[in-house]
Amino acid sequence: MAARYEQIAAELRDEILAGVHLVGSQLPSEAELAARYSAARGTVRQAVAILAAEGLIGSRQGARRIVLGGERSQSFAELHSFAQWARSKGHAVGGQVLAQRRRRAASAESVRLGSAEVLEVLRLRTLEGEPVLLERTVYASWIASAVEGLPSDCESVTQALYDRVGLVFAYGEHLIDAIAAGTEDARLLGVRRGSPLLRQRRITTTQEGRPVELSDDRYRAGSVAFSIRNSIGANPLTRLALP
Amino acid sequence: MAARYEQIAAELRDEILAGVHLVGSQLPSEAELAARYSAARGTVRQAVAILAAEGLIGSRQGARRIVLGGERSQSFAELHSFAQWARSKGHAVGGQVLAQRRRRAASAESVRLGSAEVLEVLRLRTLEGEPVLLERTVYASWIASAVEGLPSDCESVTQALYDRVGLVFAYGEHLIDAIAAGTEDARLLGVRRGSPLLRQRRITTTQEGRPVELSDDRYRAGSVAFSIRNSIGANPLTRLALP
DNA sequence: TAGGGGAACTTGTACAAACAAGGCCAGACC
DNA sequence: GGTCTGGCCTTGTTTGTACAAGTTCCCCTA
Repeated sequence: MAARYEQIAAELRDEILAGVHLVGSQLPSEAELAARYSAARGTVRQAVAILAAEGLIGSRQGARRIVLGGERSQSFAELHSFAQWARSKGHAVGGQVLAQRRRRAASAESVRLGSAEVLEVLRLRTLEGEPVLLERTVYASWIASAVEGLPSDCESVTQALYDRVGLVFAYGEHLIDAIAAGTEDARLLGVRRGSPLLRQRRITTTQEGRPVELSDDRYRAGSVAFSIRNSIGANPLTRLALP
Repeated sequence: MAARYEQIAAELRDEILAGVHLVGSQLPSEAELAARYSAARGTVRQAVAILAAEGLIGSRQGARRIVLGGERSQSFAELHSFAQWARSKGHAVGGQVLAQRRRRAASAESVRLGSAEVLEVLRLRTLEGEPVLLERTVYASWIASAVEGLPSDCESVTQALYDRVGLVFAYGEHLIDAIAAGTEDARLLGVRRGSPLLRQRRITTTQEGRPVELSDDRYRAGSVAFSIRNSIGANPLTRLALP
C-alpha cells in the first residue's frame, strides 16, 4: 500500500498525462486539492513536490503551479539497469557474458570498493539484436559468488541480484563522457576503431553505503543517449534510445 | 535571508565536508538535531532531505542516516551555465561569438520555442585558453534583443541575462550522447574530423514554462564529462573537468 | 551458546494551525 | 486612459502532535 501522498501524486500525474490539465495551464491550488482528496495541505505538498522533482510541474511562490509537461522519468531504476530501462521502453534486450574471472583488486579499485579481491565481468548487451553496449564491471568480493551464480545470458543483473539475495542498488555515481573506440571495443560492438562511443563509468552502493560494483559501460554512438530533466530544485535522469 | 532549513542544511553540509561526520558514520538523529538547532523536527527533515537529494547522506526508515559522501553538487546552475560551473571549479574560462543572425524558425524550432523568428548564435568557449566547447544556440524572439546586446566575448550569458533583464533559467531538458566531429566542428575545436565529441542538446524554460533557448553544445572528448550522483529518491547532476 | 522476543529508538507519514512572502486583479485615483 | 494601491489568493516556512513502520540491541530462554 503506497503512501497517501504517493497516491495523490500518481493521480495528478495520470491526469496531466491524460490531458486533464493542459500544458501551460494552472493546477488547482493546494487548498482545492486538499479538499478534493480529503487530505491535509502538507500531504498535498508532498505529492506536488514529487511532480515538481520530475519536472512535470513548476511552481513560484504566490502564483499557482503550472503544468510544464510531457513525459515523466522513472529516473533511478532506468539509469542503473540497462535491462529494466530497455524493457520499460518496449525494446528487445539481450546480453551475454564474454569473460569472467576473479583477480586481485588494483589499488584504486580496492580503495573504492573496499575489498582486496574482485570479480571482473565483460558483458555485451544488445538492443533489438544489435550490439550496443559493452560493460566492463568489477564487483566487490562479498557479492562475487552471487554474480557468478547467474546465467551467462542473464538479462537483468540488477533484477536477478534482487531476487536472489535481496540486494538493492540504492546510490550511484556516474561519469559520462565520449571516447574513441579501442581495438577490442570496435571488434565487439561492430564499429570502426576510433569511432565515437558514449562512456558511462559508475560506482554503485547499497543503502548502507557499502560499495557493490565499479563499471565502465560503452555505448555505440547513435544507439543511446542520456536524458536529463532538471529544475532549480531537482534533477532526474533517464536514458533514451535514438531512432 | 535564507530559510531556516536551508541554514541547517548548509551547516550540516559544511560539517560533513569538514570531516566532523565521517563517511560511513551515522548522523545524529532528527530529535538530536532539532534540539541542537532549536527547530522543529519537520524543519530538520527538510534540511536533511536536501542533503539526501544531493547524495550526501542516505536514509532508511528505522535506522539513523548515514553519511555517504564526499563532494556535493550545485547541480542546476552548474549544469546550465558553462561559465558558472567553470568559475566555481577555478578554471579560466573564455568565450567568443563567432556568428549571430536572426532568421525564420524551422518548423521543429517554432514548435518547441513557440516563436516564428529566432536568433541563432554560434559560440566557441575555452577552458584555460584551449577551445573545448562549441555552442550552437537558438533563442526565442522575445529574448533575442537582450542577447544581441551582450558583448561578443561575454563570459556568462546566463549571468548577464539575469543581471540585465532578470531572466532566470528554471527548467531544462538535456540530451547527452556522443557523435563524430563534422568538418566545422573539427576546424573550430582543433581536432581531427571524425574524432569523438560529447554532445549535449538542451531546451531551457523560465519558471512560467516559457521556452527560452534551444542549444546544441559539443565538447571536445577528454575535456569535460558529466557527473551524476543519484539515489533512489533523487538525481543531481554536475559537470567535471578531466585531467 | 545460539536464538527468539521485546523494548527503545529512529525515520516515515499525516494532520492541523499560523504567519510570511509574493503574485494577481479590480477599483480608485490622476 | 494609464497607473497605483490595497485586498485577496496562493505558495513558502515553521511549529506541534500523533501514530506507523522499520532497526538495533539487550536480555532472557532453550
